[in-house]
Amino acid sequence: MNDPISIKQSGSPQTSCRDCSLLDLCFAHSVAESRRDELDSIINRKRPLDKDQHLFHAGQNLKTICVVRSGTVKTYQISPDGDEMVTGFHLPGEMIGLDAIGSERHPGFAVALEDSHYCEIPFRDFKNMLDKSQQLNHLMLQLLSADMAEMRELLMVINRMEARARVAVFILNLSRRLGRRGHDANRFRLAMDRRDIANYLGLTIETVSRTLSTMQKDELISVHGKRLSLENPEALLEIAGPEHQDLLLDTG
Amino acid sequence: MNDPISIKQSGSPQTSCRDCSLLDLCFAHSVAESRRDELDSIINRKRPLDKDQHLFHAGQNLKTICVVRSGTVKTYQISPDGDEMVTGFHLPGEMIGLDAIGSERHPGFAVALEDSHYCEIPFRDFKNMLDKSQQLNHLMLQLLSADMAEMRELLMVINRMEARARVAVFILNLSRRLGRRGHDANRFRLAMDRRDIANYLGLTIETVSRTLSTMQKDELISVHGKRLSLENPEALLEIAGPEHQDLLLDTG
DNA sequence: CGTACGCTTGAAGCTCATCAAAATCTGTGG
DNA sequence: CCACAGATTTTGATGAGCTTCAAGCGTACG
Repeated sequence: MNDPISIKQSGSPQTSCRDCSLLDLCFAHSVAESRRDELDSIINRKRPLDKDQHLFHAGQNLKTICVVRSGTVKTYQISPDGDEMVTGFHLPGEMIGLDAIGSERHPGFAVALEDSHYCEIPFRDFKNMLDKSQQLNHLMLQLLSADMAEMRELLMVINRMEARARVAVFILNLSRRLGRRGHDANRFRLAMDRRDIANYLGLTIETVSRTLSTMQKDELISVHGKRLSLENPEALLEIAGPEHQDLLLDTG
Repeated sequence: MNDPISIKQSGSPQTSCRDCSLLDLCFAHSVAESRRDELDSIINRKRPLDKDQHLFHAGQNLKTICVVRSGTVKTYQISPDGDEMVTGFHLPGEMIGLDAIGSERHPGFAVALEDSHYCEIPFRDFKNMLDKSQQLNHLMLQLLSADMAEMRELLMVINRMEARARVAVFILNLSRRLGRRGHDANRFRLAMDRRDIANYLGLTIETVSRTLSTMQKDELISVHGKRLSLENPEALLEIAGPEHQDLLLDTG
């Protein structure tokens, strides 16, 4: 029986990038073949991370750049007055910690929402590689620049939408990203709780819950706790604003 | 009589970076001295730009990276459904167009809000410099990474605040940035109209206008059209949330 | 099997958007 | 220098949508 519960992805602990099933979703895919072997040799494939364990903490020096290999990772910041702000949910193949490259210090936290695996690239070695490869430099600039453009669009757009549209965007974005990773895009488990979703979308728990309920009543989705199926993705897209289709692809 | 109206800054058309009064606000300041001469030689110091003239358009190939030299430049995007979204206001010394480095294509527009000057760095030459200078590469990564971290914080924070706090943040941020550029931080002219402010803050014109009026009634500021003075910056900071003091510095 | 936590649902209040109209500013031509 | 037209800004009234506060429900886990 196909288990829709766990967001797992292969890539066994001791594999190399070459054999990793995530390669074409991973930034390593864009690294020239010769360099990739080098990358391969400096990457640490870490032991599994338990739910609620942190990858890094805010303020910590940037020692490694992380790539999610399985599970789901939440990044968040604590504002000076103590409020948590969820900045993203990261799926296998996604890089975390790029925003620390400038200051070499993590501005936020990263925590596993479920048992997860990840790869670490020691920043020192990575810098050495950067020094030697102009191509890699350019790749990093591209990644950062793309991240920036995309995040801006996401935030600018989402924050002007009403609750229903925000939730629709959230669901569709997650659905596509999971779909790309070999899951059923129309039936999956939410790794995050309502509180995290609400926080991420800039809404309250109650509003998220009500919105999901309404969407279920309207037969757009069905929800039972963390289990979610999309019953009418086209209608969801209509609510999310079909003009933002690009946002609902594989990023965020 | 000291004219608080025009946001001008010296840096006469034919000067070099070395003599530019903006140098310590400009990214060129962080470029090693030897490289700076090279930079100096590839920079085009453009003729003045009239109000409402564009520096570049969305979709256009990235030919040059721009640095504002005087005046104020607005960047904005047109969402697929035709709405304008103001993404930033840029003062002398600030770089525009970094978010195009990834795709080498501008995601948005840049337009002068008043008569302005700017410098252009041809992207092709700049890439050559990048190829030769590891230090410059690292500087660019830093700039992008810092931009990203900051923009995220700004957006995440602002979009959760109520109208009064958003407007306070806007005013204080502008005030500090102008202050750094040798203006009176407590008395200046807004280069942008209410529509742009509202759009930037994710509010309506009416709400911005009402908020400014209320703030005036409360003797926090005084406004006469585009003329603005801060009568009680401490109280404004209290409204903006003193915990976000870092946001109100020289960025955004 | 029961307790605790997360989720859902309900009712009231508040902020901001919307619609509408008056006031003010800007620039132009007489 | 003044008068006028168009644009921008201010102000007012109303309503929608979200938050807040407050219970209830369900599910997971000891």
